[in-house]
Amino acid sequence: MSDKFKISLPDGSVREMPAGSTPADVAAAIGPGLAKAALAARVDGELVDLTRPFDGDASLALVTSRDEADALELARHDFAHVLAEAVQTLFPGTQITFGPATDDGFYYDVMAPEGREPFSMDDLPAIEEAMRAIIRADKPLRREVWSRAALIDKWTKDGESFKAEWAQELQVDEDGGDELTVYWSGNDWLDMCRGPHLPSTGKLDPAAFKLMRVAGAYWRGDQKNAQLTRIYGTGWLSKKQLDAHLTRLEEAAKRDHRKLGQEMDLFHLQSEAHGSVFWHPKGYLIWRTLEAYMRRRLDGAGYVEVKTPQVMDAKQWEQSGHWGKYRENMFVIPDEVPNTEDEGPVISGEADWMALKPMNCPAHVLIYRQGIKSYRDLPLRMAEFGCCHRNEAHGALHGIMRVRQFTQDDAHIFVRQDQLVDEVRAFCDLLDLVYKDLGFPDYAIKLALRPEQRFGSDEMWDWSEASLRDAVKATGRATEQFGWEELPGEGAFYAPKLEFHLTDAIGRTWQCGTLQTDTVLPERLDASYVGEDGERHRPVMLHRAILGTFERFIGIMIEHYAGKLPVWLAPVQAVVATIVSDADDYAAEVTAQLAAAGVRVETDVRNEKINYKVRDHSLKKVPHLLVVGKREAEEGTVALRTLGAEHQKVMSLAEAVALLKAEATPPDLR
RNA sequence: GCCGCUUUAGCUCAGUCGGUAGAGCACAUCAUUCGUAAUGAUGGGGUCACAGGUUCGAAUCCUGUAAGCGGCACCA
Repeated sequence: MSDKFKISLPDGSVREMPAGSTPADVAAAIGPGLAKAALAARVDGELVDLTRPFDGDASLALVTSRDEADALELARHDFAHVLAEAVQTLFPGTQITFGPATDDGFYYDVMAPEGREPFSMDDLPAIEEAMRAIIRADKPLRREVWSRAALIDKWTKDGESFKAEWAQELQVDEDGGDELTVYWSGNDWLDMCRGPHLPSTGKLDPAAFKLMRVAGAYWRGDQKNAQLTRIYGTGWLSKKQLDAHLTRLEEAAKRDHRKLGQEMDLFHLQSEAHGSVFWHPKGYLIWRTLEAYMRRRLDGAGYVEVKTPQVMDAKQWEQSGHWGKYRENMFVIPDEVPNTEDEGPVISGEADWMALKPMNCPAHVLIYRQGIKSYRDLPLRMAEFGCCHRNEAHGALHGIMRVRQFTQDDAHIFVRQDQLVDEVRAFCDLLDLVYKDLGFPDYAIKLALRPEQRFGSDEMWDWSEASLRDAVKATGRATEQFGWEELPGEGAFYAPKLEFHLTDAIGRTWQCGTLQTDTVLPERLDASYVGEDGERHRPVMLHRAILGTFERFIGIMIEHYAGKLPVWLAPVQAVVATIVSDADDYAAEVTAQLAAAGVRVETDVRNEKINYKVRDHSLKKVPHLLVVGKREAEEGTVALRTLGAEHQKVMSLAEAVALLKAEATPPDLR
């Protein structure tokens, strides 16, 4: 091996460095400014410490705060270490476990000392202060390589049972090497970590992080394991970035569908029916508008609509496999007349069970099975706005996004194998149309592949996965622009699954659409068709949804639009507001004309100032306010004030009616 | 389901050392007829989540239950 290494830099130049030198040496050789600014290095594309010696010729790019993604990742990871050290300094006996960087910060899972309560929000200010002290001390982060045995010994001696367990089991590389990397940081504080890290804690901005909350988390994410305290922080490169992030959080909170749902009088939830939504008239108007739109789209795409029973005998669910696989999420009902005597239990406990449907698919197969199906009947696209109940864990419930009673825009398409690709393509096209109409032009498509636990033969999986992949490719959407990626092991136990993740106005993604190929249920419920050859064949069943559920999708739309729904979806599309009571009659006429044109309109003739009315309806996110005073009444005009616009526009009543009518028309009817 | 926190008027929230509950908005009535984000006055409204306990006395302290919130796990 040569005693000089050739280090090529991003600008194309090559430097000769003596063996044993590090990226930090290169930075110093280039200039003191860069030496100071350097945070880490990319050596042959891999992010490493500045102090990691080269092991041969290499390409080098020094990472500075300008390389924001890398710099943030490094800083957040360092913050996590500093957090853990601070907690252990303040609360000796705390055990540390694991603390990675996250999308906007970092967390560390810790176990409070024996006999002490888990950490709480009240502990955070002191921990933050201790973290700042560690950062200001500006001690280097030093990498060392230890043998597994030595590290296990160290953790065991320190009473770090989680770390010891992890050091025991951690697979370092493919060939199961026995050397683990550790980092010293702060005040001689050691953590096991693959790195890389910043050269010293002084590179962190002590004003650029904030501890946000504490939460429970399981050791290694398993419910059976010990419950740890997870301390979450958000961390950035500068206070300015932190403040911007905190502002973004405030903005997101303002969009919260639970808050807007109450303010706009759309729905409510209450403990007596927790997990089920009480839709108020205005909220249900959104639902009805969305449902009518979806029904038109499905009609146009060749679907037939059905309605199936809410409750079926447990025997049916046993046959479909749900009783075995899904029972813990099902609401079951005894099939008996309740005892009406004062004495004795209401239910004997000896009756047969029935269950509320958690899914629509078995019932759809039961409809399919009525009568003999020919290959000519396929594809058969059977849709249902199916109301399902799932007994979700209490802690999983969230506003109207995650509920126990919900309605899916569900459909099952029964196809012959040779029709599958075309049907998948047609579905992708329909979904694309719907998402664009609803204001979500950006979405990603993922293919979730076979999980370890699964039904069916490998041949069937090969075929199903390839069919989905081919179909998406045929639509031209299996591209980076659509975030196309394949997710090994994430499929359902009976089928691979296409997932459609839409992106909302503030960059969050939501999985809504789904399409699964299922060969298991047709088998279990004995669905068949007679082929050209006169023999019976199994159809393939596609489970598919575009919105997912109305509850969740409406919640997403409320947050996406911050309550300011497009006019066609807004429950109240216009309010006619009077300035003086002399204009009341004219307001009634304006309202009548708008209503006749199909606009959802209300009249506000309350004895309030126009300022009050403007504010009131603006806060309720009414898209159009038609203000009428004496002048408008005399001239037959309206002053149209559109939500979010600076100024009102005066126009003739006929003009306003035409304008609002056009905007109130759903996109598929324009 | 698990961990932590929370629960006071329709809504948002105060309520000190345990002494029997308050504001703003909303609502009602009256006055005001007003030109683009809150007109004024007056009034009604609370089993302090629920059930126990401690105490002469509990919104306040303790125990339990429920729901909500933030996570975890789960998931549409």
